[in-house]
Amino acid sequence: MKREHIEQVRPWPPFAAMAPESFESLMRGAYLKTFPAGFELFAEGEQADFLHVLVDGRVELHASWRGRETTMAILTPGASFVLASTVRDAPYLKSARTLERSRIVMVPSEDVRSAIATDPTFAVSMIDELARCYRASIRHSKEIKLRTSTERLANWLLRQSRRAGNADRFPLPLEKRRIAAYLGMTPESLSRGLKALAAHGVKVEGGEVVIENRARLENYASPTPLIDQPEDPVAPTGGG
Amino acid sequence: MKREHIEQVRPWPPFAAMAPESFESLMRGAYLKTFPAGFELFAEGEQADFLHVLVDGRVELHASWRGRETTMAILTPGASFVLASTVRDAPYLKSARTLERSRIVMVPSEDVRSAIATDPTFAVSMIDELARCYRASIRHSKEIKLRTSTERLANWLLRQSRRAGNADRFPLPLEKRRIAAYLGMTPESLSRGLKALAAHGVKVEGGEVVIENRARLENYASPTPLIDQPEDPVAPTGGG
DNA sequence: GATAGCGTTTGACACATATCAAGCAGCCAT
DNA sequence: ATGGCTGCTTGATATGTGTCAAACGCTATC
Repeated sequence: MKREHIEQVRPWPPFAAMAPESFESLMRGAYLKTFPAGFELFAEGEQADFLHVLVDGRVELHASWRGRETTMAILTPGASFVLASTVRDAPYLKSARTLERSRIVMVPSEDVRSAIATDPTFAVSMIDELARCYRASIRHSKEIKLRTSTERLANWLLRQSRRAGNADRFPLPLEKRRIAAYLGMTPESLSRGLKALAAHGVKVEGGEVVIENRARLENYASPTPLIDQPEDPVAPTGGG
Repeated sequence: MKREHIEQVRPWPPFAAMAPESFESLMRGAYLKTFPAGFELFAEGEQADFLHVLVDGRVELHASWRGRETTMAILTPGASFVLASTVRDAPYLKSARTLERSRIVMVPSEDVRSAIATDPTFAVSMIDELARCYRASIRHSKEIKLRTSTERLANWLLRQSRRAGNADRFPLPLEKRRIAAYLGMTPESLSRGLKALAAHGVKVEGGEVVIENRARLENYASPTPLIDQPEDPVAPTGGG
Protein backbone atom coordinates (compact mmCIF):
# COMPACT_ATOMS: atom_id res chain seq x y z
CA MET A 1 0.00 0.00 0.00
CA LYS A 2 1.30 3.43 -0.91
CA ARG A 3 2.55 5.79 1.78
CA GLU A 4 -0.09 8.42 1.02
CA HIS A 5 -2.80 5.80 1.31
CA ILE A 6 -1.42 4.58 4.60
CA GLU A 7 -1.58 8.12 5.94
CA GLN A 8 -5.23 8.27 4.95
CA VAL A 9 -6.25 5.23 6.97
CA ARG A 10 -4.07 5.87 10.01
CA PRO A 11 -6.68 8.11 11.72
CA TRP A 12 -9.22 5.27 12.01
CA PRO A 13 -9.35 4.86 15.83
CA PRO A 14 -8.21 1.24 16.10
CA PHE A 15 -5.29 1.98 13.78
CA ALA A 16 -4.53 5.31 15.42
CA ALA A 17 -3.95 3.57 18.74
CA MET A 18 -1.47 1.04 17.35
CA ALA A 19 2.23 1.04 17.96
CA PRO A 20 4.05 2.27 14.82
CA GLU A 21 5.77 -1.09 14.16
CA SER A 22 2.64 -3.17 14.37
CA PHE A 23 0.73 -0.67 12.27
CA GLU A 24 3.42 -0.79 9.60
CA SER A 25 3.40 -4.54 9.62
CA LEU A 26 -0.39 -4.69 9.46
CA MET A 27 -0.37 -2.37 6.44
CA ARG A 28 2.18 -4.43 4.57
CA GLY A 29 -0.42 -6.93 3.43
CA ALA A 30 -3.28 -4.42 3.25
CA TYR A 31 -4.50 -2.52 0.27
CA LEU A 32 -6.79 0.34 -0.55
CA LYS A 33 -9.05 -0.37 -3.45
CA THR A 34 -11.67 1.65 -5.30
CA PHE A 35 -14.87 -0.09 -6.37
CA PRO A 36 -17.55 1.17 -8.73
CA ALA A 37 -21.16 1.68 -7.61
CA GLY A 38 -23.21 -1.50 -7.34
CA PHE A 39 -20.22 -3.77 -6.91
CA GLU A 40 -20.76 -6.95 -4.91
CA LEU A 41 -17.85 -7.06 -2.50
CA PHE A 42 -18.62 -10.47 -1.01
CA ALA A 43 -21.53 -12.76 -0.27
CA GLU A 44 -22.69 -14.19 3.03
CA GLY A 45 -21.29 -17.65 3.59
CA GLU A 46 -17.88 -16.90 2.12
CA GLN A 47 -14.89 -17.25 4.37
CA ALA A 48 -13.85 -13.94 5.93
CA ASP A 49 -10.59 -13.19 4.16
CA PHE A 50 -10.40 -9.47 4.89
CA LEU A 51 -11.33 -6.89 7.42
CA HIS A 52 -12.86 -3.97 5.54
CA VAL A 53 -12.79 -0.30 6.46
CA LEU A 54 -14.82 2.11 4.38
CA VAL A 55 -12.76 5.19 3.61
CA ASP A 56 -15.03 6.86 1.14
CA GLY A 57 -18.42 6.15 -0.41
CA ARG A 58 -21.30 4.09 0.83
CA VAL A 59 -21.78 0.35 1.38
CA GLU A 60 -24.92 -1.67 1.98
CA LEU A 61 -24.86 -4.84 4.08
CA HIS A 62 -27.66 -7.25 3.27
CA ALA A 63 -28.71 -10.80 3.92
CA SER A 64 -31.07 -13.21 2.29
CA TRP A 65 -32.87 -16.46 2.85
CA ARG A 66 -35.06 -18.43 0.50
CA GLY A 67 -35.22 -15.67 -2.03
CA ARG A 68 -36.16 -12.98 0.48
CA GLU A 69 -33.68 -10.21 1.03
CA THR A 70 -33.24 -7.63 3.75
CA THR A 71 -30.89 -4.73 4.31
CA MET A 72 -28.98 -4.93 7.56
CA ALA A 73 -27.09 -1.65 7.51
CA ILE A 74 -25.89 1.19 5.32
CA LEU A 75 -22.37 2.24 6.10
CA THR A 76 -20.77 5.66 5.88
CA PRO A 77 -17.06 6.51 5.79
CA GLY A 78 -15.11 5.47 8.88
CA ALA A 79 -17.11 2.29 9.42
CA SER A 80 -15.43 -1.09 9.58
CA PHE A 81 -17.29 -4.16 8.56
CA VAL A 82 -17.28 -7.93 9.11
CA LEU A 83 -14.97 -7.45 12.05
CA ALA A 84 -16.59 -10.27 14.02
CA SER A 85 -16.22 -12.74 11.15
CA THR A 86 -12.61 -11.70 10.72
CA VAL A 87 -11.57 -12.24 14.31
CA ARG A 88 -13.42 -15.53 14.58
CA ASP A 89 -12.17 -16.77 11.21
CA ALA A 90 -15.77 -17.61 10.37
CA PRO A 91 -18.01 -17.18 7.34
CA TYR A 92 -19.55 -13.76 6.68
CA LEU A 93 -23.14 -13.52 7.91
CA LYS A 94 -23.94 -10.62 5.61
CA SER A 95 -23.28 -9.75 2.00
CA ALA A 96 -21.91 -6.37 1.00
CA ARG A 97 -22.28 -4.17 -2.04
CA THR A 98 -21.24 -0.63 -2.81
CA LEU A 99 -24.02 1.89 -3.36
CA GLU A 100 -21.65 4.47 -4.78
CA ARG A 101 -18.10 4.47 -6.02
CA SER A 102 -16.24 3.61 -2.81
CA ARG A 103 -12.73 3.35 -1.49
CA ILE A 104 -12.14 0.51 0.93
CA VAL A 105 -9.14 -0.64 2.94
CA MET A 106 -8.87 -4.40 2.97
CA VAL A 107 -6.66 -6.02 5.58
CA PRO A 108 -6.08 -9.79 5.44
CA SER A 109 -7.92 -11.44 8.35
CA GLU A 110 -4.88 -13.44 9.31
CA ASP A 111 -2.84 -10.26 9.75
CA VAL A 112 -5.58 -8.71 11.88
CA ARG A 113 -5.65 -11.76 14.12
CA SER A 114 -1.91 -11.79 14.57
CA ALA A 115 -1.84 -8.03 15.26
CA ILE A 116 -4.44 -8.65 17.98
CA ALA A 117 -2.25 -11.35 19.45
CA THR A 118 0.94 -9.27 19.42
CA ASP A 119 -0.20 -5.68 20.02
CA PRO A 120 -2.24 -5.38 23.22
CA THR A 121 -3.13 -1.78 22.43
CA PHE A 122 -4.67 -2.87 19.19
CA ALA A 123 -6.54 -5.65 20.96
CA VAL A 124 -8.05 -3.12 23.34
CA SER A 125 -9.22 -0.88 20.54
CA MET A 126 -10.63 -3.88 18.69
CA ILE A 127 -12.66 -4.65 21.81
CA ASP A 128 -14.01 -1.15 21.75
CA GLU A 129 -14.79 -1.28 18.06
CA LEU A 130 -16.53 -4.65 18.36
CA ALA A 131 -18.57 -3.50 21.34
CA ARG A 132 -19.55 -0.38 19.43
CA CYS A 133 -20.76 -2.33 16.39
CA TYR A 134 -22.49 -4.86 18.61
CA ARG A 135 -24.40 -2.17 20.42
CA ALA A 136 -25.38 -0.55 17.14
CA SER A 137 -26.78 -3.90 16.06
CA ILE A 138 -28.77 -4.24 19.28
CA ARG A 139 -30.20 -0.77 18.76
CA HIS A 140 -31.27 -1.74 15.27
CA SER A 141 -33.00 -4.88 16.57
CA LYS A 142 -34.84 -2.88 19.17
CA GLU A 143 -35.94 -0.38 16.60
CA ILE A 144 -37.25 -3.12 14.33
CA LYS A 145 -39.05 -5.00 17.08
CA LEU A 146 -40.50 -2.11 19.04
CA ARG A 147 -41.47 0.47 16.46
CA THR A 148 -43.88 0.57 13.54
CA SER A 149 -42.47 1.51 10.18
CA THR A 150 -43.74 5.08 10.39
CA GLU A 151 -42.23 5.50 13.84
CA ARG A 152 -38.90 4.21 12.52
CA LEU A 153 -39.10 6.71 9.71
CA ALA A 154 -39.88 9.60 12.07
CA ASN A 155 -36.92 8.73 14.26
CA TRP A 156 -34.64 8.26 11.29
CA LEU A 157 -35.56 11.74 10.07
CA LEU A 158 -34.68 13.16 13.48
CA ARG A 159 -31.34 11.36 13.45
CA GLN A 160 -30.57 12.68 9.98
CA SER A 161 -31.47 16.15 11.14
CA ARG A 162 -29.03 15.85 14.01
CA ARG A 163 -26.30 14.65 11.65
CA ALA A 164 -26.95 17.73 9.58
CA GLY A 165 -26.33 19.89 12.65
CA ASN A 166 -29.93 19.91 13.91
CA ALA A 167 -31.00 21.48 10.66
CA ASP A 168 -34.71 21.87 10.02
CA ARG A 169 -34.09 21.48 6.33
CA PHE A 170 -31.70 18.98 4.80
CA PRO A 171 -31.42 16.82 1.69
CA LEU A 172 -32.31 13.13 1.70
CA PRO A 173 -28.92 11.42 1.80
CA LEU A 174 -30.05 8.33 -0.12
CA GLU A 175 -32.50 7.22 -2.74
CA LYS A 176 -35.89 6.58 -1.17
CA ARG A 177 -35.83 2.89 -1.99
CA ARG A 178 -32.53 2.58 -0.06
CA ILE A 179 -34.01 4.39 2.89
CA ALA A 180 -36.99 2.05 2.75
CA ALA A 181 -34.74 -1.00 2.68
CA TYR A 182 -32.69 0.30 5.58
CA LEU A 183 -35.83 0.94 7.63
CA GLY A 184 -37.15 -2.53 6.85
CA MET A 185 -40.09 -1.47 4.71
CA THR A 186 -41.09 -1.34 1.06
CA PRO A 187 -40.79 1.81 -1.05
CA GLU A 188 -44.58 1.96 -1.15
CA SER A 189 -44.79 1.97 2.63
CA LEU A 190 -42.12 4.65 2.84
CA SER A 191 -44.12 6.80 0.50
CA ARG A 192 -47.24 6.38 2.61
CA GLY A 193 -45.26 6.88 5.79
CA LEU A 194 -43.94 10.22 4.61
CA LYS A 195 -47.46 11.26 3.77
CA ALA A 196 -48.64 10.24 7.22
CA LEU A 197 -45.88 12.27 8.85
CA ALA A 198 -47.18 15.44 7.25
CA ALA A 199 -49.68 15.39 10.13
CA HIS A 200 -46.71 15.43 12.52
CA GLY A 201 -44.80 18.41 11.23
CA VAL A 202 -42.56 17.12 8.43
CA LYS A 203 -42.71 17.15 4.69
CA VAL A 204 -40.49 16.39 1.75
CA GLU A 205 -40.25 18.82 -1.12
CA GLY A 206 -37.91 18.46 -4.02
CA GLY A 207 -35.60 15.93 -2.39
CA GLU A 208 -35.37 18.06 0.76
CA VAL A 209 -36.79 17.19 4.14
CA VAL A 210 -38.39 20.12 5.91
CA ILE A 211 -39.15 19.88 9.60
CA GLU A 212 -41.90 22.41 10.10
CA ASN A 213 -42.77 21.56 13.65
CA ARG A 214 -40.01 19.78 15.50
CA ALA A 215 -41.91 19.51 18.78
CA ARG A 216 -44.77 17.74 17.00
CA LEU A 217 -42.40 15.35 15.26
CA GLU A 218 -40.50 14.57 18.46
CA ASN A 219 -43.72 14.00 20.28
CA TYR A 220 -44.74 11.45 17.67
CA ALA A 221 -41.31 9.84 17.30
CA SER A 222 -40.36 9.69 21.00
CA PRO A 223 -36.66 9.22 20.36
CA THR A 224 -34.68 7.62 23.18
CA PRO A 225 -30.91 7.44 23.66
CA LEU A 226 -31.32 3.69 24.21
CA ILE A 227 -32.25 3.28 20.56
CA ASP A 228 -31.34 6.45 18.74
CA GLN A 229 -28.07 7.65 20.16
CA PRO A 230 -25.14 6.90 17.89
CA GLU A 231 -22.22 5.25 19.64
CA ASP A 232 -19.12 7.36 20.05
CA PRO A 233 -16.33 6.20 17.80
CA VAL A 234 -13.91 6.19 20.74
CA ALA A 235 -14.39 4.65 24.16
CA PRO A 236 -14.52 6.90 27.16
CA THR A 237 -11.15 6.82 28.88
CA GLY A 238 -12.60 6.29 32.36
CA GLY A 239 -11.80 3.09 34.18
CA GLY A 240 -8.10 2.74 33.59
CA MET B 1 -15.81 -14.79 46.69
CA LYS B 2 -15.27 -18.21 48.22
CA ARG B 3 -12.62 -20.55 46.89
CA GLU B 4 -15.14 -23.20 45.87
CA HIS B 5 -17.16 -20.61 43.95
CA ILE B 6 -14.06 -19.37 42.20
CA GLU B 7 -13.35 -22.91 41.04
CA GLN B 8 -16.85 -23.09 39.60
CA VAL B 9 -16.46 -20.06 37.36
CA ARG B 10 -12.87 -20.67 36.27
CA PRO B 11 -13.89 -22.91 33.33
CA TRP B 12 -15.75 -20.10 31.54
CA PRO B 13 -13.54 -19.68 28.44
CA PRO B 14 -12.48 -16.05 28.90
CA PHE B 15 -11.57 -16.79 32.53
CA ALA B 16 -9.94 -20.10 31.70
CA ALA B 17 -7.48 -18.33 29.41
CA MET B 18 -6.37 -15.79 32.02
CA ALA B 19 -3.06 -15.76 33.80
CA PRO B 20 -3.51 -16.97 37.40
CA GLU B 21 -2.60 -13.62 38.95
CA SER B 22 -4.96 -11.56 36.87
CA PHE B 23 -7.74 -14.08 37.37
CA GLU B 24 -7.24 -13.94 41.14
CA SER B 25 -7.25 -10.18 41.11
CA LEU B 26 -10.38 -10.07 38.92
CA MET B 27 -12.16 -12.41 41.32
CA ARG B 28 -11.31 -10.33 44.37
CA GLY B 29 -14.09 -7.85 43.68
CA ALA B 30 -16.46 -10.39 42.07
CA TYR B 31 -19.22 -12.32 43.71
CA LEU B 32 -21.52 -15.20 42.98
CA LYS B 33 -25.10 -14.50 43.92
CA THR B 34 -28.28 -16.54 43.80
CA PHE B 35 -31.48 -14.84 42.69
CA PRO B 36 -35.05 -16.11 42.94
CA ALA B 37 -37.23 -16.65 39.87
CA GLY B 38 -38.72 -13.50 38.40
CA PHE B 39 -36.07 -11.20 39.85
CA GLU B 40 -35.32 -8.01 37.93
CA LEU B 41 -31.53 -7.88 37.77
CA PHE B 42 -31.26 -4.48 36.13
CA ALA B 43 -33.12 -2.20 33.77
CA GLU B 44 -32.03 -0.76 30.44
CA GLY B 45 -30.61 2.70 30.84
CA GLU B 46 -28.79 1.97 34.09
CA GLN B 47 -25.05 2.37 34.12
CA ALA B 48 -23.25 -0.95 33.51
CA ASP B 49 -21.73 -1.68 36.91
CA PHE B 50 -21.12 -5.38 36.44
CA LEU B 51 -20.31 -7.97 33.87
CA HIS B 52 -22.67 -10.91 34.44
CA VAL B 53 -22.02 -14.58 33.76
CA LEU B 54 -24.89 -17.00 34.19
CA VAL B 55 -23.69 -20.09 36.07
CA ASP B 56 -27.01 -21.76 36.64
CA GLY B 57 -30.64 -21.11 35.82
CA ARG B 58 -32.19 -19.02 33.06
CA VAL B 59 -32.26 -15.31 32.34
CA GLU B 60 -34.39 -13.31 29.95
CA LEU B 61 -33.10 -10.14 28.30
CA HIS B 62 -35.81 -7.74 27.25
CA ALA B 63 -36.26 -4.19 26.08
CA SER B 64 -39.14 -1.79 25.96
CA TRP B 65 -40.24 1.45 24.42
CA ARG B 66 -43.40 3.42 24.98
CA GLY B 67 -45.07 0.65 26.88
CA ARG B 68 -44.28 -2.05 24.30
CA GLU B 69 -41.97 -4.82 25.38
CA THR B 70 -39.96 -7.38 23.48
CA THR B 71 -37.74 -10.29 24.46
CA MET B 72 -34.24 -10.05 23.04
CA ALA B 73 -32.76 -13.34 24.24
CA ILE B 74 -33.14 -16.17 26.72
CA LEU B 75 -29.82 -17.20 28.24
CA THR B 76 -28.67 -20.60 29.40
CA PRO B 77 -25.77 -21.43 31.72
CA GLY B 78 -22.36 -20.36 30.43
CA ALA B 79 -23.64 -17.19 28.80
CA SER B 80 -22.23 -13.80 29.69
CA PHE B 81 -24.34 -10.74 29.34
CA VAL B 82 -24.02 -6.98 28.92
CA LEU B 83 -20.38 -7.45 27.97
CA ALA B 84 -20.49 -4.63 25.42
CA SER B 85 -21.97 -2.17 27.92
CA THR B 86 -19.35 -3.20 30.45
CA VAL B 87 -16.35 -2.64 28.25
CA ARG B 88 -17.66 0.65 26.90
CA ASP B 89 -18.74 1.88 30.34
CA ALA B 90 -22.10 2.71 28.81
CA PRO B 91 -25.72 2.24 29.86
CA TYR B 92 -27.33 -1.17 29.44
CA LEU B 93 -29.42 -1.43 26.29
CA LYS B 94 -31.45 -4.35 27.63
CA SER B 95 -33.12 -5.21 30.91
CA ALA B 96 -32.63 -8.60 32.54
CA ARG B 97 -34.77 -10.80 34.74
CA THR B 98 -34.39 -14.33 36.00
CA LEU B 99 -36.92 -16.87 34.74
CA GLU B 100 -35.88 -19.45 37.32
CA ARG B 101 -33.82 -19.42 40.46
CA SER B 102 -30.39 -18.53 39.04
CA ARG B 103 -26.78 -18.25 40.12
CA ILE B 104 -24.88 -15.40 38.55
CA VAL B 105 -21.27 -14.22 38.77
CA MET B 106 -21.04 -10.45 38.91
CA VAL B 107 -17.72 -8.81 38.17
CA PRO B 108 -17.36 -5.05 38.62
CA SER B 109 -17.06 -3.41 35.21
CA GLU B 110 -14.08 -1.37 36.28
CA ASP B 111 -12.17 -4.53 37.17
CA VAL B 112 -13.04 -6.09 33.83
CA ARG B 113 -11.75 -3.05 31.99
CA SER B 114 -8.50 -2.99 33.92
CA ALA B 115 -8.02 -6.74 33.41
CA ILE B 116 -8.42 -6.13 29.68
CA ALA B 117 -5.80 -3.41 29.83
CA THR B 118 -3.28 -5.46 31.82
CA ASP B 119 -3.79 -9.05 30.65
CA PRO B 120 -3.46 -9.37 26.86
CA THR B 121 -4.62 -12.99 26.96
CA PHE B 122 -7.82 -11.91 28.61
CA ALA B 123 -8.24 -9.14 26.04
CA VAL B 124 -7.96 -11.68 23.26
CA SER B 125 -10.60 -13.94 24.75
CA MET B 126 -12.87 -10.96 25.36
CA ILE B 127 -12.58 -10.19 21.65
CA ASP B 128 -13.67 -13.71 20.87
CA GLU B 129 -16.54 -13.60 23.33
CA LEU B 130 -17.74 -10.23 22.02
CA ALA B 131 -17.54 -11.40 18.43
CA ARG B 132 -19.47 -14.54 19.35
CA CYS B 133 -22.29 -12.61 21.03
CA TYR B 134 -22.33 -10.07 18.23
CA ARG B 135 -22.73 -12.78 15.62
CA ALA B 136 -25.50 -14.40 17.64
CA SER B 137 -27.29 -11.08 17.64
CA ILE B 138 -26.91 -10.73 13.87
CA ARG B 139 -28.35 -14.22 13.43
CA HIS B 140 -31.30 -13.26 15.56
CA SER B 141 -31.92 -10.13 13.48
CA LYS B 142 -31.78 -12.12 10.29
CA GLU B 143 -34.21 -14.63 11.67
CA ILE B 144 -36.66 -11.90 12.66
CA LYS B 145 -36.39 -10.01 9.40
CA LEU B 146 -36.35 -12.91 6.95
CA ARG B 147 -38.70 -15.51 8.40
CA THR B 148 -42.37 -15.61 9.27
CA SER B 149 -43.29 -16.56 12.79
CA THR B 150 -44.17 -20.13 11.85
CA GLU B 151 -40.86 -20.54 10.04
CA ARG B 152 -39.03 -19.26 13.10
CA LEU B 153 -40.91 -21.76 15.20
CA ALA B 154 -40.08 -24.63 12.86
CA ASN B 155 -36.40 -23.77 12.92
CA TRP B 156 -36.40 -23.30 16.66
CA LEU B 157 -37.86 -26.79 17.05
CA LEU B 158 -35.10 -28.20 14.89
CA ARG B 159 -32.46 -26.40 16.94
CA GLN B 160 -33.97 -27.74 20.15
CA SER B 161 -33.97 -31.20 18.68
CA ARG B 162 -30.28 -30.89 17.89
CA ARG B 163 -29.54 -29.71 21.43
CA ALA B 164 -31.32 -32.80 22.66
CA GLY B 165 -28.94 -34.95 20.60
CA ASN B 166 -31.03 -34.96 17.42
CA ALA B 167 -33.88 -36.53 19.34
CA ASP B 168 -37.21 -36.93 17.57
CA ARG B 169 -38.98 -36.55 20.88
CA PHE B 170 -38.00 -34.05 23.56
CA PRO B 171 -39.68 -31.91 26.19
CA LEU B 172 -40.40 -28.22 25.67
CA PRO B 173 -37.65 -26.49 27.66
CA LEU B 174 -39.72 -23.41 28.51
CA GLU B 175 -43.27 -22.32 29.07
CA LYS B 176 -45.00 -21.67 25.79
CA ARG B 177 -45.46 -17.98 26.48
CA ARG B 178 -41.66 -17.67 26.96
CA ILE B 179 -41.04 -19.48 23.72
CA ALA B 180 -43.47 -17.15 22.03
CA ALA B 181 -41.74 -14.08 23.47
CA TYR B 182 -38.35 -15.38 22.41
CA LEU B 183 -39.59 -16.00 18.88
CA GLY B 184 -41.13 -12.55 18.72
CA MET B 185 -44.75 -13.62 18.63
CA THR B 186 -47.78 -13.76 20.90
CA PRO B 187 -48.82 -16.94 22.74
CA GLU B 188 -51.88 -17.08 20.50
CA SER B 189 -49.75 -17.06 17.39
CA LEU B 190 -47.50 -19.73 18.82
CA SER B 191 -50.50 -21.91 19.44
CA ARG B 192 -51.69 -21.47 15.87
CA GLY B 193 -48.15 -21.95 14.57
CA LEU B 194 -47.84 -25.30 16.29
CA LYS B 195 -51.14 -26.35 14.81
CA ALA B 196 -49.98 -25.30 11.36
CA LEU B 197 -46.79 -27.33 11.73
CA ALA B 198 -48.81 -30.50 12.20
CA ALA B 199 -49.02 -30.46 8.40
CA HIS B 200 -45.22 -30.49 8.30
CA GLY B 201 -44.47 -33.44 10.48
CA VAL B 202 -44.41 -32.18 14.08
CA LYS B 203 -46.82 -32.22 16.93
CA VAL B 204 -46.84 -31.48 20.64
CA GLU B 205 -48.40 -33.91 23.04
CA GLY B 206 -48.32 -33.55 26.79
CA GLY B 207 -45.47 -31.02 26.89
CA GLU B 208 -43.38 -33.15 24.54
CA VAL B 209 -42.45 -32.26 21.00
CA VAL B 210 -42.63 -35.19 18.59
CA ILE B 211 -40.99 -34.93 15.22
CA GLU B 212 -42.86 -37.47 13.14
CA ASN B 213 -41.38 -36.58 9.80
CA ARG B 214 -38.06 -34.81 10.00
CA ALA B 215 -37.58 -34.51 6.27
CA ARG B 216 -40.93 -32.76 5.92
CA LEU B 217 -40.13 -30.38 8.76
CA GLU B 218 -36.68 -29.59 7.38
CA ASN B 219 -38.11 -29.01 3.98
CA TYR B 220 -40.52 -26.47 5.45
CA ALA B 221 -38.02 -24.87 7.83
CA SER B 222 -35.01 -24.69 5.48
CA PRO B 223 -32.46 -24.22 8.23
CA THR B 224 -29.19 -22.62 7.19
CA PRO B 225 -25.91 -22.42 9.10
CA LEU B 226 -25.89 -18.68 8.42
CA ILE B 227 -28.85 -18.27 10.75
CA ASP B 228 -29.23 -21.44 12.76
CA GLN B 229 -25.76 -22.61 13.62
CA PRO B 230 -24.79 -21.86 17.20
CA GLU B 231 -21.41 -20.19 17.58
CA ASP B 232 -18.69 -22.27 19.15
CA PRO B 233 -17.82 -21.05 22.60
CA VAL B 234 -14.13 -21.00 21.73
CA ALA B 235 -12.46 -19.51 18.69
CA PRO B 236 -10.77 -21.79 16.23
CA THR B 237 -7.04 -21.70 16.85
CA GLY B 238 -6.15 -21.37 13.18
CA GLY B 239 -4.45 -18.22 12.02
CA GLY B 240 -2.58 -17.34 15.17
C1' DG C 1 -64.50 -34.16 44.87
C1' DA C 2 -65.61 -29.12 44.22
C1' DT C 3 -63.37 -24.67 43.36
C1' DA C 4 -60.20 -21.27 42.08
C1' DG C 5 -56.44 -19.78 39.26
C1' DC C 6 -53.31 -19.78 35.62
C1' DG C 7 -51.65 -20.94 31.19
C1' DT C 8 -53.31 -22.31 26.82
C1' DT C 9 -56.43 -22.64 22.98
C1' DT C 10 -59.99 -21.04 19.86
C1' DG C 11 -62.67 -17.77 17.29
C1' DA C 12 -63.88 -13.16 15.50
C1' DC C 13 -61.90 -9.17 14.27
C1' DA C 14 -58.56 -5.24 13.55
C1' DC C 15 -54.37 -3.38 12.00
C1' DA C 16 -49.88 -2.90 9.91
C1' DT C 17 -47.62 -3.84 6.06
C1' DA C 18 -46.65 -6.39 1.70
C1' DT C 19 -48.02 -7.22 -3.01
C1' DC C 20 -49.73 -6.26 -7.43
C1' DA C 21 -50.94 -3.14 -10.90
C1' DA C 22 -51.42 1.12 -12.87
C1' DG C 23 -50.32 5.89 -13.38
C1' DC C 24 -47.10 9.87 -12.87
C1' DA C 25 -42.86 12.67 -12.98
C1' DG C 26 -38.25 13.79 -13.71
C1' DC C 27 -34.17 12.88 -16.51
C1' DC C 28 -31.36 11.52 -20.24
C1' DA C 29 -30.38 10.56 -25.03
C1' DT C 30 -31.62 10.96 -29.40
C1' DA D 1 -39.26 18.61 -28.22
C1' DT D 2 -39.98 13.33 -28.11
C1' DG D 3 -39.58 8.96 -26.41
C1' DG D 4 -38.31 5.91 -23.05
C1' DC D 5 -36.21 4.71 -18.88
C1' DT D 6 -36.28 4.76 -13.89
C1' DG D 7 -37.96 5.79 -9.51
C1' DC D 8 -41.80 7.34 -7.05
C1' DT D 9 -46.66 7.47 -5.85
C1' DT D 10 -51.40 5.85 -5.58
C1' DG D 11 -55.12 2.58 -5.20
C1' DA D 12 -57.04 -2.08 -4.49
C1' DT D 13 -56.29 -6.17 -2.28
C1' DA D 14 -53.99 -9.97 0.32
C1' DT D 15 -51.45 -11.72 4.17
C1' DG D 16 -49.40 -12.09 8.55
C1' DT D 17 -49.91 -11.22 13.01
C1' DG D 18 -51.81 -8.82 17.04
C1' DT D 19 -55.91 -7.95 20.07
C1' DC D 20 -59.86 -9.05 22.60
C1' DA D 21 -62.95 -12.18 24.63
C1' DA D 22 -64.50 -16.48 25.81
C1' DA D 23 -63.86 -21.37 26.63
C1' DC D 24 -60.89 -25.12 28.01
C1' DG D 25 -57.93 -27.93 30.87
C1' DC D 26 -54.49 -28.43 34.03
C1' DT D 27 -52.87 -28.19 39.00
C1' DA D 28 -53.29 -26.94 43.61
C1' DT D 29 -55.90 -26.14 47.53
C1' DC D 30 -59.36 -26.51 50.79
